[in-house]
Parts: sequence; structure tokens; C-alpha cells
Amino acid sequence: MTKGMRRGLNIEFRIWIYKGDVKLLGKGRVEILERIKRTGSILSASKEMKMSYRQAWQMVKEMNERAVSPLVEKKPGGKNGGGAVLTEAGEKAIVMFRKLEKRVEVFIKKNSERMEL
Amino acid sequence: MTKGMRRGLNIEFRIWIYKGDVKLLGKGRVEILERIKRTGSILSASKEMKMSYRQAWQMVKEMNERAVSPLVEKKPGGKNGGGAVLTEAGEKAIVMFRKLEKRVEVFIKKNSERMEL
DNA sequence: ATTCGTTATGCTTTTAAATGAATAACGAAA
DNA sequence: TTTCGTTATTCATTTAAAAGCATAACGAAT
Repeated sequence: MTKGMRRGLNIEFRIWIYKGDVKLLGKGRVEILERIKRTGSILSASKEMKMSYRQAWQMVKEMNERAVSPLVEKKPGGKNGGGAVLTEAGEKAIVMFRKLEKRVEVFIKKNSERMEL
Repeated sequence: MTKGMRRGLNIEFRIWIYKGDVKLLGKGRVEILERIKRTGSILSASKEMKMSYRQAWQMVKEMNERAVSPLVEKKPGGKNGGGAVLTEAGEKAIVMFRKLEKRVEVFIKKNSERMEL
């Protein structure tokens, strides 16, 4: 929203990945995945995003339930309180989403130049 | 959400047209425009969409304020209670939005085949 | 066995958005 | 000048989502 803004119109967009008619992934959830990957815990991820742990945890739970195989491996207990790490499926999910998102961004940019209202 | 659904993943998306950092148009607002065009009034449009007249009216007001020139011409009073009609800018807005939306849809479809998780 | 930071979960509270209801203003047509 | 269905606007209510809070469960390391 702040970068590459010139006069005239600009397009924002969002994509969601569905499986049948249940939502698997969106921007917010992918961001959670990315932060879990980097920080090693749902709690840290949620704090970074200023999102309640409650919700982040719920989202992870949902993602895991809905995907064919879990995206996040959660570890309660343990030395420093366990934590959470991405599964291979989780890693793939991020890549897939970001790749498509980037492509769409470029496409839209290309197709919305010299638009005016 | 109900058409063309096969197994595997499918992508949903939404686009918004911004002018600087204020939102001008989204799917919902375009739909209002289309229904105003067809029915001739904000009230009818809102009823069709099961949306409160309050909100539909507010959205039209906002669109008109934010666009360079108004998208809807509103007519209080008059024989059968006036009504509302699209301006030329309003007509153009619909076309522009739907055209881009369609292109993006096709693009995404093409770029999300054989995606899996 | 104790510790410690995380996951896990229920319950209440806040917040934001949409709705609903009520009423005034409008103005062309009859 | 009366009528009628719309636009215009205020205010209270409902609703849904997110946040906040409190507490249990967990389990590797010490």
C-alpha cells in the first residue's frame, strides 16, 4: 500500500486457496506460517503480528485439519516449552502461495496501467 | 464458489481499485452499480442484495465523493420517487472492473492448474 | 521431581460492522 | 396543492469477529 504508488489508480488484490469449498490458506495464514518457520513458535509468530495467540493457534489448528497432511508440527512441553515447526507440506504451501501471488501481482500491474476513471 | 469445482485446489480472489490510498471500488460496490443501472434506484438495488439501504446509500455516497466525477446521479423526489441512474463514469467503472476481474480469473485458472498441497 | 516456556482450551469482554427503525426532505406528476 | 416512492440522515440495536484473561497440560532439561 505504500510502495510504488503513483498518481492514478492502483489495484489491490487478495487470493485464497480453497479445497473444495473450505478455505485452506490466505495471506494472513501464510504469514503465520512464515513467522512460525522463522521464530519456532506460534506464540512468537502471533506476537509479531500483534494477533492474539488464541487466534493464531486456532488458525494453525484449522490449517492442519483441512490440509491433506498437517502444515505445522506442534510440540507442547519440552525444554524451552517446545514450540512449532513447519512440515514439508507447510514449506511447500508458503512457496506455492507466494509464487502465485507474485505472478498475479505482476499480471495485474501489467493489465492496469493506463487505467483511469 | 459453486461452478466449475473439481477435486483438488481452487483459487478465489478479489480485487479492489484504489486511488492513492482510498478505496474506490470493489466487487460489492460494482454489484451495487450494476443493480442501480438495472433497477433505477438505490433502494431496489439494496433489496436485491439483501443489504440495508443505509449501507448501499452510504457506499454510493462514498464512491461519488472519491471518484473524480460521480458514478451515480441520485434524484430525490419526483413522480415515482426519483431514483438513481449511472453516469458515464459509472458505466465505465463497471466495464473496467469486470474486464480486469475476468482477465485475472483466467490468468489464475491457467496458473493454478496442477497445483497441489 | 522441579522448572519453564510453550501448546491447549474455555469463558468473558471488547470492538467494529452491519442492521433496523423512525423520520424528514424532495419534487415531478396528477 | 396533494400524493407517492424515492433519497437522506439520525440513533439504537444486533451480530460477528477478535481480543483478553485465566488456567490446565505438556515434557525435555536440569
